[in-house]
Amino acid sequence: MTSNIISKTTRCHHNPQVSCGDCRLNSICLPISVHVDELDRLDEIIQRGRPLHKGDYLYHANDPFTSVYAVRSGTIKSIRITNDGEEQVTGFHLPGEILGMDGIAQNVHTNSAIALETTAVCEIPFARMEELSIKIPSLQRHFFQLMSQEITADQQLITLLSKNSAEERVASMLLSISTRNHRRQLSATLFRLAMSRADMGNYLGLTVETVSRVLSRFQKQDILAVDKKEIEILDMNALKRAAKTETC
Amino acid sequence: MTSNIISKTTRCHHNPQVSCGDCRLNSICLPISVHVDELDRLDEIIQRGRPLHKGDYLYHANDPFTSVYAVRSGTIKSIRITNDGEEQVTGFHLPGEILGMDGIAQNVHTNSAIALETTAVCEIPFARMEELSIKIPSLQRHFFQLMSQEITADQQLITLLSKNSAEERVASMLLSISTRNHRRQLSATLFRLAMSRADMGNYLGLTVETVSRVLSRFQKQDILAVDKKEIEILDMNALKRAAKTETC
DNA sequence: CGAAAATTTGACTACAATCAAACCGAGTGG
DNA sequence: CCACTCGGTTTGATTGTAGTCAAATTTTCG
Repeated sequence: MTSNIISKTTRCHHNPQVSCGDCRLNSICLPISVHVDELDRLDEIIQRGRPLHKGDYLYHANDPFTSVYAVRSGTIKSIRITNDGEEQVTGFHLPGEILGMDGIAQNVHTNSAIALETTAVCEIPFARMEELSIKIPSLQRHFFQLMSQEITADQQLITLLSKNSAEERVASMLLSISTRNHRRQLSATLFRLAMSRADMGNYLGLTVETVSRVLSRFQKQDILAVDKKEIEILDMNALKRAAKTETC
Repeated sequence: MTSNIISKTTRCHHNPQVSCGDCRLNSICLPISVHVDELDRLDEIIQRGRPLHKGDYLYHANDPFTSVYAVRSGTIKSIRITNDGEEQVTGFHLPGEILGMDGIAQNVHTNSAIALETTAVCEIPFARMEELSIKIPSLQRHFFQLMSQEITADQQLITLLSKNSAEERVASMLLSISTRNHRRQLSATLFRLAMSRADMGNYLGLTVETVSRVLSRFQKQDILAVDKKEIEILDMNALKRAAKTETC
């Protein structure tokens, strides 16, 4: 079993030895109500592999589904392949967030998951998690909630795609990332986008050119300072007004 | 407890007495692996109210979440209210399908659910279902699968909205309804749409006018015969070609 | 039947897509 | 160290699809 001495003395989340109890992200990815003794049982089933590098696949669409994953550092994008072979970005996953739950229905992943930068994940074997859920009801509940969150997030994106202009979509996405950064104690106003303009556009149902133009416009209006992937939000209220939608 | 004598002799799904074991839809809404003795326990927790009429709300957004619902007859639409007060249709629910799972995350419904015609539902109190899941692992698994299905369906809609033209979206939606009808032994080529053109457009991210124009065009090309809400698919292959996407 | 709602059709417009080209920064190799 | 390519990004000019506005027509239902 993972040594608590090691894990308590390290803070780097690339380090595969950090156990759930000591993970700085556990308030995001774990149910509050899991108790200390139960944490050990959870720790036992979670696997922490070596980090993925930029471009590495965590899993491919059509791979048999065995596990869901928690991001501990870095960024993952999820994509579906459309019939005509194009890719559709269905989500970006930041530290503390869970991905892979689309595979449960058919026991096969419907998305592929790709690291956008050096990324470390915890693998949670789903069958073992299911067994454990039977013994720890709060864990069962937590997984229901995680999946429900994914549903509401997807529905928010549906609304965004269906009702909002290019500017509103880009603004909403930046606010979403800002909020999620803030939740893990990072700056809400200054951050680095891990994804390319193409990925942003793909996710938002826009072309690269449109994303670029919108960012330029926001810069010209002194709402943002954009330096390639570095984004600084200069006028948060203006950005919120531009988004016309709650933060995702 | 519900009498099996009554339920075995009736076939009408508006009838609130039909138990799960005798419901013609149980292969769609229940896990195969729930056994007969377990079915009774499920039946005990499921509540079958009187039918909803057209326009009735099954629940409102922001209502406390207590239950998920299975449609037994009729059609329900789910909507979210956007910040600017517009509604976004997030789904149509046909007999055998489950709705309401968006409420689990926050213990509050994020969608409203409205009957599009006279509709009967089974109410499944979620807390009791959770308890029962601990005793019947296949039920737990089934609920995970239902939620995962909802996720993949939402992601398919995201892809449709983000990548497909008006014609492709309308064609895909008709194919989806066709497939779901066929699954419950109804005609895949001749059916009645319960929703208005406005609802279709709202769901597909299009205006009413565009939906109407696309339907007219399909009619002119002898792909469809449209008589107000009655749709007949005259050329299924052409419709599939027009959709450029798998059936949802 | 008559009023209100829903649908269809037409003319015009606007927003984002497309096509095209320039630009930038990071590497690589001469 | 420079010249080079190669991705990714930005900017510009033009086009096309679906949105908007408007009006006619059909359907629904009280």
